[in-house]
Amino acid sequence: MPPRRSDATRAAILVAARERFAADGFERATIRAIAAEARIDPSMVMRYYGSKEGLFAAAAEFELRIPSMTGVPVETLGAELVAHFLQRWEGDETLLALMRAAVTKEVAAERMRTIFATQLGPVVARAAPDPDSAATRAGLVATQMLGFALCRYVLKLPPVAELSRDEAVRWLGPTVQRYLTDPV
Amino acid sequence: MPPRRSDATRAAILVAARERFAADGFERATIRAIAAEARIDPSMVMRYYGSKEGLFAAAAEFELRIPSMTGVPVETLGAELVAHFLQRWEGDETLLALMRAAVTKEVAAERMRTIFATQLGPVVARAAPDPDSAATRAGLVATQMLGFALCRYVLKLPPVAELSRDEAVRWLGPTVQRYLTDPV
DNA sequence: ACGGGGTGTCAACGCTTGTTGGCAAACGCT
DNA sequence: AGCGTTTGCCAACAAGCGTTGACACCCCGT
Repeated sequence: MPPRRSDATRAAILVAARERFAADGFERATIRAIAAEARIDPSMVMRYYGSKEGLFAAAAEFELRIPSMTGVPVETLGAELVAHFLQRWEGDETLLALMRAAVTKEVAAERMRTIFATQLGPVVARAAPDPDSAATRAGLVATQMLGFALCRYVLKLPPVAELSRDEAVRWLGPTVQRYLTDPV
Repeated sequence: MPPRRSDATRAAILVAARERFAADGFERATIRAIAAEARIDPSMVMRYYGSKEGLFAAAAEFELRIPSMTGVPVETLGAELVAHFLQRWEGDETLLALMRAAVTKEVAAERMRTIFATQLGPVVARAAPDPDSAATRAGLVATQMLGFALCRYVLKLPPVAELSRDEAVRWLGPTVQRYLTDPV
């Protein structure tokens, strides 16, 4: 695949798409608005991404990039995970777009499920006391992380939105830690 | 306000609206679909509720109905709260409708905020060790509860959706308990 | 220089949406 | 019985949506 002359346009569309999807959700974000933000014609979006669905699929590509964490002691793993999550969430609007869409679009929900199963699952498995509880533990971690993100970045519940990053880690860290390592 | 002859229709519309809003979210749920489910004409919805917004506002009326809990010992308050939440969630689709809408509609998000501030806040305040941490504690409880509901009922993450109600209480209870009573 | 594929714009289509106004039947009151 | 109000349906509107096809321009290999 050689580099194409239109790569800049494609990238601009993707950036604009993530911005609109993150701000408005899938159905309220219009191709026209995305195209306007990318300063091109709506028909270009169709040519390069086929359809609105195709555009979303491309824009919702995401990786959690959880570090290996082989060096850190097991008892601080919860806090470490929470801190990484917050950073990942605030540095990239893709997760916000994915969240806003996943609530009403099955394909987006499926993407969420695979992300947490394939990217968070293995990390949790290394910390879990017994292997067959790993999936459950990963799910529980997801409930706390996603719930926090929902309340802080989407619903903007004042007490949660006003928490500093450190305070958030101090509160959520032990919870995640317990989900990771506590015996059933 | 005397009972009107059309009260049955009004109620049928409300039931259908909650069902469609819960299943599809605000934007995908159409007045036509709601009217079809209530077996009446779309224009009736407009006459009785003014607009789609007005209908949603009426359909999204909700109360958490948290019991007084004056009798229960403080150390089981977390588990009790979680159990009540699960039951409240599964017995009424209003919360699901509210959640699906709150992610993209500001007025729905505002409704969520007030529900948790005015209905969960006071209960948490009675258990919190110091009064000025109560709002934060209520917010934290909300992150765990809403996150669990999101993963279980909306995203349907398999490990979370498959948890029995008792297992859920056993896992989440201590977390909520800690948010309620642990010193900062 | 010239021809062809890549890049971009414009106008329009077909469809669905929320919303409206008019009209017919049913009801309740005197 | 007669009449105004309520309840309901029907048809239509204007607007916005995703999507399409035709057309112009630019770049680049030969």
